[in-house]
Amino acid sequence: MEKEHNLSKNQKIIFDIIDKSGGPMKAYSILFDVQKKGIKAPLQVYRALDKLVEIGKIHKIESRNAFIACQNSSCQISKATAFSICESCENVSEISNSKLSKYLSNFSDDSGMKYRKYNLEFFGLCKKCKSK
Amino acid sequence: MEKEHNLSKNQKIIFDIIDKSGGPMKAYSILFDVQKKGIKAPLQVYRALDKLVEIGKIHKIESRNAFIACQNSSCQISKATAFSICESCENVSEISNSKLSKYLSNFSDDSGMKYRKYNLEFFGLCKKCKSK
DNA sequence: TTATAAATGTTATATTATTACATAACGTTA
DNA sequence: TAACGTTATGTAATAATATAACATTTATAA
Ligand SMILES: [Zn+2]
Ligand SMILES: [Zn+2]
Ligand SMILES: [Zn+2]
Ligand SMILES: [Zn+2]
Repeated sequence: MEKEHNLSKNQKIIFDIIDKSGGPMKAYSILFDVQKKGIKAPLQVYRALDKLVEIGKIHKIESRNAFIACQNSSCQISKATAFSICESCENVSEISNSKLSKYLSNFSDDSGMKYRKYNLEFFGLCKKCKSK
Repeated sequence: MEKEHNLSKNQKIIFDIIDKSGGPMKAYSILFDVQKKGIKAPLQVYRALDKLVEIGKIHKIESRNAFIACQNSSCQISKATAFSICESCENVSEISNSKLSKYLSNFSDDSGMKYRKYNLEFFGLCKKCKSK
């Protein structure tokens, strides 16, 4: 059973706007959209984002400085994330491929490093953009 | 045979400082260090960084907004990068594991996406930090 | 040589993210 | 309930990262 996280007011507002958008959103674009709901300062947004990332409800797309709702209800620990990013239309989707995640979660080499977490970003052209 | 890239003056200065540092460097820390060599503006640094990334002499560590010299002389195209990052001492090293890179370069799924490039970042504790 | 592309210099500005400090709400348990 | 610790909020200021716009110079090559 997964742990239930009761989101606070700001966390809910910010999660909902990202989730509804269906794609990655940038912090200041979120800020702009939630001004009408009383969230006026960047820090309010960043604090909610930090928490949401921590509990796995959203992920940060590092190469884009953007945040996307988790599309994979089972990955609430956020320790194994993979995304595909279209370099043309900037569409992003979360890859949920159990072979891939097994392969990467079990990866180890002779560096002596203990791997705890990974983030993988694939870049290319999505179906639509390929056929243009 | 690999293509020879004749670095320009600024590109050489900036590559050398990153390469000598042996680890990831941030843009403004590079800027600070190269002021004595006449490079005074952020844009001069970012332009050199962009070029160096493009030709694969350095890579960007996305989760750290930092740049590291390529530790793998064969990856001058920069289309398949993997790093291990110690969350304690922030040591970064480039993973060069042919099985891993083959696996990821050949990865495909039913999304219809044509994957051209990837970047993978592993996080954990390095040997030294583990034993503390 | 002359054209073209690549690199540089400079100023200003945009974008992304954090520090610092004060206050309020919440959950636990004495 | 009262007291306590933890989490969340509000607000202002500022730090850190990155790009736009424009003028000029240098390298490459037809
Ligand atoms: Zn997820
Ligand atoms: Zn696309
Ligand atoms: Zn490399
Ligand atoms: Zn370490």
